[in-house]
Amino acid sequence: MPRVLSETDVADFRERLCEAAERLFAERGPDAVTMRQLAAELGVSPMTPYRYFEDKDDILAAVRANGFNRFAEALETARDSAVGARNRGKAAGEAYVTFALENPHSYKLMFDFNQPHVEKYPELVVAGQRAQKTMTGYVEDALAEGLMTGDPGQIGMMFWAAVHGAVILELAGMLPPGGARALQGQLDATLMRGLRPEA
Amino acid sequence: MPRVLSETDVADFRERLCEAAERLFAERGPDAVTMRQLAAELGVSPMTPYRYFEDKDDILAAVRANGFNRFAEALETARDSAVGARNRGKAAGEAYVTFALENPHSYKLMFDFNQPHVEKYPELVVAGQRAQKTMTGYVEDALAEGLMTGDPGQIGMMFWAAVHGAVILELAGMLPPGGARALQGQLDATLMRGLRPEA
DNA sequence: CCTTGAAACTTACGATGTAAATTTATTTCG
DNA sequence: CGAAATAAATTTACATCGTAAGTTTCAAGG
Repeated sequence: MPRVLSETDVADFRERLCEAAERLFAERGPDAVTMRQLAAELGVSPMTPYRYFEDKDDILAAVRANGFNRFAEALETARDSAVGARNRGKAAGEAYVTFALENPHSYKLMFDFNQPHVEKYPELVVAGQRAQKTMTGYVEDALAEGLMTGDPGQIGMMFWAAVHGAVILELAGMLPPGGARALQGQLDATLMRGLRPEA
Repeated sequence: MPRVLSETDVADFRERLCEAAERLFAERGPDAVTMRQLAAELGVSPMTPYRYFEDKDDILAAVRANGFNRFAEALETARDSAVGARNRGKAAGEAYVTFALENPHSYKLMFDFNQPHVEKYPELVVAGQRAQKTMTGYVEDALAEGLMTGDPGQIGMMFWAAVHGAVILELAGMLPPGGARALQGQLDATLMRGLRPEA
């Protein structure tokens, strides 16, 4: 009987390839990275990665899912480090901007909507939903504390749309460096004011 | 002496190729469209487009600039069709969402930040700034009318970030179809409320 | 009616993603 | 302890891409 790959062998290889892909994608963009380069980076022949990934899109999806999970982790950590709905919201918003500006390539990759058939990669969908949940979850606490009134889902979406928009404007070079943080803070404050229950 | 292309000949060819490119890009995405297909669409040989465009990126930049200009036109039309700063703002916001949802592929192409070296295509930059100006211009009127207080540039950015964020969430499939319009309306109303001068 | 030279076409090349064929290497059994 | 068996890895091969280089075409002066 031949040698058969253990589950950890497979996981190891996938992880090493994802690491290399993340780095190369960040340096030159996914289209400019070839399967041959990725294989060479791991010191294997050009076709070996195909044992571990369906195709190039599959690798891209794995890298994106990784990004979403690291992102969700950063948000969760920030949220858990503060007390009170208002402070948790602020911390999560700031962590959002920080992550996006410190990992612009990952962020761009994650939210690049021209990526093919997301629905084919359930792991990616799950990772995205995890990030979404963290982003909007604290709104329910804020509602419970009487800081605002309205539908928690809709309000969460509003905050999400606002942060994302701020980040995009900076990444597109339409804000001064670091401007997204200020813009996000202003959006957050203004939305909170606008959502305040009538006195 | 040989036949020489007139300026209108060149402009005509460029326009016809842009039209074809816009259609094919929208159907299958820019990466899935080849120079050979574009040439075949116009009934010329594969290398002929290179007489009129530097390379494929140059075509993509032209299509994006077209998109920004059509976009700016739609916003300007909407804005000019209403009276009063508040109504103009509302009309522009709605037109923004309408354009994005009716031309999702153009919109994605325009705001695809993974596109290479924008700065190499001045026409594209100019078209983008035209759209930006229309998007945020009416804020100055609103300030003049006393509807809000603050820095017009910063406030304009807030509204822009909010609409864009709402659109992106829908295009990424994270909102029910048409949800961006409702979300944008809510963002607009909430921001206006939050920016209201103290009574 | 030639000559001229820009415009269009044809050919050609290196690179890509990946299918298919081949080699390598490890494990179990006779 | 070989030798068969077969998963994993490599090598080869191919269609297709963007586009550089070479070739042909054909309308406008002389």
